[in-house]
Amino acid sequence: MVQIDPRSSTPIYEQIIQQLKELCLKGVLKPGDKLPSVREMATIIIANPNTVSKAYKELEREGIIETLRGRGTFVSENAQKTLDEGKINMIKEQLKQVIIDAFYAGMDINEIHTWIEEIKKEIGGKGRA
Amino acid sequence: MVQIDPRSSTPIYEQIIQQLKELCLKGVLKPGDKLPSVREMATIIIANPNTVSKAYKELEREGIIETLRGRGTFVSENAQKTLDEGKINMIKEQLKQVIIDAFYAGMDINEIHTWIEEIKKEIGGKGRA
Amino acid sequence: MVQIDPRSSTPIYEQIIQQLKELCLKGVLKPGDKLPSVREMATIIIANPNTVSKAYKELEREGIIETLRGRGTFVSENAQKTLDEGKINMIKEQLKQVIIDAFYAGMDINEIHTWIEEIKKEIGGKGRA
Amino acid sequence: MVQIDPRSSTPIYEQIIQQLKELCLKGVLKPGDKLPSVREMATIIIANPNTVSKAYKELEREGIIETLRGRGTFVSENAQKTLDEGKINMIKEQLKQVIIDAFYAGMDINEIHTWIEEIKKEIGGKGRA
DNA sequence: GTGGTCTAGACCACG
DNA sequence: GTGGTCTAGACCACG
Repeated sequence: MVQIDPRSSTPIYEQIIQQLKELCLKGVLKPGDKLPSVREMATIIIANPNTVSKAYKELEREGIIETLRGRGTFVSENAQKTLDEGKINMIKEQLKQVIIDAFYAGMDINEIHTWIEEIKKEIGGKGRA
Repeated sequence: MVQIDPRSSTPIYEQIIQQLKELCLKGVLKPGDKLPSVREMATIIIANPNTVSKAYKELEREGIIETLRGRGTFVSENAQKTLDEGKINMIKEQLKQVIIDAFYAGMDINEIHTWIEEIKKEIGGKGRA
Repeated sequence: MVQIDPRSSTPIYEQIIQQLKELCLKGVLKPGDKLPSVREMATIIIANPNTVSKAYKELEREGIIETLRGRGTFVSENAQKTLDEGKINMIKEQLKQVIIDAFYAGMDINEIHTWIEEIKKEIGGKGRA
Repeated sequence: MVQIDPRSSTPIYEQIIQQLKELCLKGVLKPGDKLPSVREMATIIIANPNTVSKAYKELEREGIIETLRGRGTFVSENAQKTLDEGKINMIKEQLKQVIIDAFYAGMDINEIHTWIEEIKKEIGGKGRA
């Protein structure tokens, strides 16, 4: 389910976080679903257990998954909206940078809007639009 | 002109790159404009010349600025569209990740479209849309 | 394996690049082979790790080697042909300059063809001819 | 006659040397021909006189041009063959590097032989073949 | 242990 | 003065 690219410049733990978030938004992973244990996941994706653990902890900190002692790790029931202003500004800043790079790559603004619609479709009705 | 935040997790050289790209798109920096020398810029932003040099070299590699022997560093005349497919896919992937984070931060798709229009206005008609 | 001449006017990082390229073409280094880490290589050739790192990064940019997160640096599977027109013109220009120098050094055209055949044999059937 | 590219990574004095050598081999510049003075040349190609001077001195050292006190600088009568073994080895080494780069750029050995024939034709019968 | 970032500082080629 | 190369050394993120 999770696909790691060891050649990517994106850290492995970050790739895990991004892909699990995407799977949750898409609804492939539903609230209550059990995730593989840290060790299982490490075996599946061929990574260091510490790396998987780091990803799980971050996702837990964001309230996307939760660990029930002795039972395992599960997708949270309510992936609550954060609405942290600092975070929103950070995301806007990131968005600006991506768009600047997109312009330099030859894209225009309409293509970007179209892409976003495609992404929206891809991750589906689970996005809280 | 360039504002560095040494506490940011974004590397200083990356901050320089991003801000110079933005200034070029906005038209604050125009083709042919002379950039401060590596040493001058280092003094201005209080950073090491090596760090500035790294940023300048990357911008030169991307064709955004160019060094004229003995005369200094200048904004390139034609920051030509690259249209590198690999790069475009990378940017789409980045865009997807930002949007996923935006959803988790409580944004909806319409807000994102609005943001993009704001960013478009901010970086102005110089964006090659 | 790599021999650095610190007295040469060719920068050390450039010598590393040239020799690793040659070893790859000769087949001494094969796709998948692990390179010494930056620190190891620096110790071996008695140079600064930063200098080795610069060479490795350039080779990675050219697609000749690649870094696998946490595993090290390896010779790429497919050192794909670039076929970048600008690059080819640059190489032709360099070739012209070398040949001009060869003429001034007393060589004739046939000797040059012979040399090239010798170089071809030296770097062997791995050259994608 | 001489065309300088200030954007090139090749030093300007080196560009002057290379182009004057080429013009001599092609026969555009013939033995006895007068070269522009350092200052004239600097004005023509828009360069620093020191830079032109450096190029002229190097060409003089190689016996390709000579300065007659009070009369000016002229193309030498006998562009004598050097046959310096150290130099020949250096040229062979340079040739090898160019060919390695050519292979990586997707060329094969026959194309290289063809290029060399083209270069030979371009610089003409003056090459001592 | 591995590479990435950064600083401080030196020396040099070039113009 | 300008950028290019190199060293020494520090700290950190990642695995």
